[in-house]
Amino acid sequence: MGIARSSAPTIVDVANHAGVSRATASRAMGNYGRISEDTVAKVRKAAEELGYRPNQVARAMRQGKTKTIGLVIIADFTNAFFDRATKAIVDAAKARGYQVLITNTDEEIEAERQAVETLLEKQVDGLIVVPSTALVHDHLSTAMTGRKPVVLIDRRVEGISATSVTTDDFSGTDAAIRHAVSMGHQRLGFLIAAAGVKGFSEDRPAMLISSVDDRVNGFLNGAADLGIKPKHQHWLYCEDKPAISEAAVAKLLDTPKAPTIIFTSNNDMALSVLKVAGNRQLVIGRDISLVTVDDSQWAAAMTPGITVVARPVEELGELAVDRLLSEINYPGRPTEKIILPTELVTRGSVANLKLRPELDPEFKPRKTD
Amino acid sequence: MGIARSSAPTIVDVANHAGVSRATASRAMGNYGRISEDTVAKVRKAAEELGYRPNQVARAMRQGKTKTIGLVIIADFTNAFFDRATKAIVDAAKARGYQVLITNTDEEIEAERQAVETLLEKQVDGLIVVPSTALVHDHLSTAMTGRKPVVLIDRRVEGISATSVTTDDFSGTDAAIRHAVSMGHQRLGFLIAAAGVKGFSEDRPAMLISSVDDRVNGFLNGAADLGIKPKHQHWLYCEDKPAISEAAVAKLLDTPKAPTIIFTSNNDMALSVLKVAGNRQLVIGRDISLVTVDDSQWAAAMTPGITVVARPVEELGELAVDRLLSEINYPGRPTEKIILPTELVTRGSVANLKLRPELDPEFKPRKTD
DNA sequence: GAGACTTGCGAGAACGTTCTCACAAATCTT
DNA sequence: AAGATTTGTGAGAACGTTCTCGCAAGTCTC
Repeated sequence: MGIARSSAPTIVDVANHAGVSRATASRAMGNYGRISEDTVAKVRKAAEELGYRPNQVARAMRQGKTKTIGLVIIADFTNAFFDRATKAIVDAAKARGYQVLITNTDEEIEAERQAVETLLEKQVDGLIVVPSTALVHDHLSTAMTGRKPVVLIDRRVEGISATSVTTDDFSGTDAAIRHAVSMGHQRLGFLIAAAGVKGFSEDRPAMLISSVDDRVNGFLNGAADLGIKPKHQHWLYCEDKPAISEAAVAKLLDTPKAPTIIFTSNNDMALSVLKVAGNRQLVIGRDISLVTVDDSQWAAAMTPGITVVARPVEELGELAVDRLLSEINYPGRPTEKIILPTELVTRGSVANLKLRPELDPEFKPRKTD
Repeated sequence: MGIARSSAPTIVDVANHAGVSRATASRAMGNYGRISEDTVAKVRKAAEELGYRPNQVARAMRQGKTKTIGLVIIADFTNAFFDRATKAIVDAAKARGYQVLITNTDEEIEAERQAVETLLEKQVDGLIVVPSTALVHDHLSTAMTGRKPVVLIDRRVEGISATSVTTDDFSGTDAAIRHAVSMGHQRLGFLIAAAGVKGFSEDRPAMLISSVDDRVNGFLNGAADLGIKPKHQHWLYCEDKPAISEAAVAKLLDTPKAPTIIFTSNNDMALSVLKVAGNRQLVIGRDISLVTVDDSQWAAAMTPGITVVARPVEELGELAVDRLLSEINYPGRPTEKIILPTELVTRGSVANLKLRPELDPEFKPRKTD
């Protein structure tokens, strides 16, 4: 039973109740220094009786370590990355004795800068950041010169020595293209979510975040290798808003010699394809094909299932925590650019035009038996 | 330009550099007490030059307020609630000058207890909790007697005076039943995710969390009102794991006089219906109907769209933050059980058996024209 | 122009820990 | 059995703030 007090008991109360000094009580509770078994038991009992709860703020103040890491992330609409990564990071941190302070930037650099500043003021031991742009990184450099390790996830930033954990989106998209072409597709649509673009446009923006850039390059690589003519490629860089991406999908479908397949760079874009196709009574995997980056429960559960470039998001989050804690606890460790493999998961959303060429609206039969 | 130093500058450094006392520097930075304009400018300039960043841990120590709230939440598989609520809470907190420490319980009471303890040690100013069970609440009471307000979301807990923000799932489910019956459905399946159940079972578990309980009661109420016979109700309480819920769906579909529609209590269950239906070549909204609780991007984008009981999750999160901060800043405010309205969003996943009775496999035509 | 306010600032305590140091008692060496 | 070491403990400083006082100088009142 606790003893009635006006405020929460401190280590001093425990010490008094156990009849020892503050320092001894602290040692007993913290399992450090030289202390006898008997004293530990006595102090622990006193702490129990008083309902003592150690004040980690005071502890952090003295030790200069908060056992807290900051997470600066982008909570997008469909949260394909956000929820999985957040969960993985929170769980991994907890398993290692750390807590996570989370902030959302909504992909805005000013919010990101502000978030980093706030987290540094709160004295987090390190930061995991999904950078909203590759262009600005002074706030991250600031953190690092202040001896706060930074680990970037999902996207790399040039000109900064921070460890990054990303996925091999180049190979993933490349594999997706090869799969599509092997299924007989020749006219390839590509819907690319790009921050900073207003509306949608065929022109490549000045700067893409690295993961999207990798996807673009993977696409180009696959297409070039397989001899797909550029004029058979329909690209649209698109603002990440449902109304706009839906208009972009409509535009792709309405072009002459429209693509038979649309690749989308994220789930928001993929859902817009689903929606517009549905409105037009086009069946996915038959009238129009679809491949997107990032797996999800619904992509697997739908009929047909959506073929996706799956990224190991949980592994990525856990690895980011591991690396960050390693840099926190062993300062000066060399940083590293880690790239995790992706995997093409084929389901039913890509029509096989080789088996059923008539599914291509441009198909002209040569002969009839 | 910062001046080279071994460690981060403190308010003392700023004071020295500005030629004032520690107290004055603090006043200048914190905008409080009596201080002249000139001095403020001088100190601010000094702080700027040194790259001073206030240490919020020290501040929290002195003031007894961390400006941090703890979030104890359940990150489920499809994260229908987790991601939206988390984002809303994080954003709302930030807008009000608070940060969020997040922990995940995976629906385990021991993890929840541990999480609350850890957050209290970290001296959060209050807690937002998705309680994993209605049975245990001593850890929440502990927090509240320690003058840390607690706001429950998504689920209520009896026997505790904490404010709760939940949704009117009773009415939502009731409305869903009425909709289904108005479309001609009479044999109603209900797949209920229930923590604590192993596998799946027709027997109601001893304790359901309040939100699920409300859904069950809403279902019963609607069915009773409309005269649906209990033997035409097919209920299955189900562990929340894909393999198990898929087996449960199969069981529902394989019963004699199988339901024409399946209600699911969450998105995990709904996805299992989608998956099993797809495997059996059953088309949603034609061969089998579906209504689930919780809206999502994919439910809206699919063809047909899934009819859902939509809950205002973002509003719920924001309101929870508002209430919590109000209780933090004005202690002793009366607590309240807030219930937000739900909305039935009808899309295409419920077949109209009145227009097309032949879609019911049990349909026996009386006459033929 | 003398007393009563007001203004601006500094000294020092306080928040709850942990850490360093010193020291007495106990135990080990030879 | 005397010195050397080990063991257990306590006193006090330190972490970086903010807050309460007190006081000197300035400003007002009549």
